[in-house]
Amino acid sequence: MKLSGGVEWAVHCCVVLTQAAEPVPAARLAELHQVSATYLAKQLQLLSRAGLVRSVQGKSGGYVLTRPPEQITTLDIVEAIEGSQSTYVCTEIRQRGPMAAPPEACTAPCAIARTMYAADRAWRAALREVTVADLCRSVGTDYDGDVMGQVGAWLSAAGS
Amino acid sequence: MKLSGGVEWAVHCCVVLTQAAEPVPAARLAELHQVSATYLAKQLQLLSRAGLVRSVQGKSGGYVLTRPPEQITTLDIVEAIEGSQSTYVCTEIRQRGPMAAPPEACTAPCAIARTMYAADRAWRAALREVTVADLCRSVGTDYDGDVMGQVGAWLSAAGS
DNA sequence: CAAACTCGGATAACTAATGTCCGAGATAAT
DNA sequence: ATTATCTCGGACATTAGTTATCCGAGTTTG
Repeated sequence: MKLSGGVEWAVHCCVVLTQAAEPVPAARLAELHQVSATYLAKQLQLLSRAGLVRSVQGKSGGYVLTRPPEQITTLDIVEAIEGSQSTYVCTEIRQRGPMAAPPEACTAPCAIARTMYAADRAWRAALREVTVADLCRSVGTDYDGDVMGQVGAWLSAAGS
Repeated sequence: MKLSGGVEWAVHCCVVLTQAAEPVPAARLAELHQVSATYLAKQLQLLSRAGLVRSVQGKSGGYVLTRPPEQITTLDIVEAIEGSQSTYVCTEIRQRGPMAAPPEACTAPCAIARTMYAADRAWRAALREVTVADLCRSVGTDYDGDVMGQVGAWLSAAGS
């Protein structure tokens, strides 16, 4: 029950991408965070498949957000990386063994599954409440100086 | 981000153990659910380490709940199997790379980590709300007949 | 006192996540 | 228009975690 490490990278990338008007290559994002460029590319591909970012190919290509940051929730990012399937999978063991429940009595999920699904929904609901715009705002107030602006300037700068 | 399959088995075992006054061997619980006996034993060991069940050795030994079912939450069981560590681990990538934040500015977790931790707490809070006693009650109302009583009788019965 | 049955930790097989590579495609400059 | 360069995209090794298993230590019962 551990969240993929790539989720952290992906959320950070979405936050910094709000400060870039032009496409940012994956290699540059990797340099900014000092992480494996090839593996980060994999995460960005997932974001692209989910429609959160748009990939631009060619000489001055890279990744751009497709929506305004107010319309991107952390849940969107997490589900893009981890998938939208529930964290709990019920194997219906109540229908097995000598005390097996008859299939016609198992149309609805059992009490245990209902509890797990409810917890899963609560987790997702909490993530849905926070948008990328909220995260940017928090970053602005957490530190002194215009950190977001500085990052944006660094992304636009040419060489390293 | 998938919950260990053993969690399902462990919760089911705790529910049925409420119906057994005497110790129940792991092999019998495995037979009831038609799952691997040796692997289920591993889950029960984890429950034992967490103090949720008490193991009794010897000829008529087995496992017994240590507390009344009202005092065992599903969170207790999940944490016994999966561990109590957070689902999100922050690697502090904000302190790395050319735009690294100074360590003295990173005493508190960043906005992204705070969001993830909050979601984690919401998930755990939902699980903490449901006790094993609640699950037993739900099982009683979900099906016709005294299912819980029948399972208890089967556990006490001698042969297969 | 002995035998049988129990749990407990140490040990393999397998799956999924992690990390890496090179080719297809598009853009920009020539 | 062409060429060269830079981009992403999917296919390929490697590592860690989960799943499954076995045999020895300890205890109760007859």
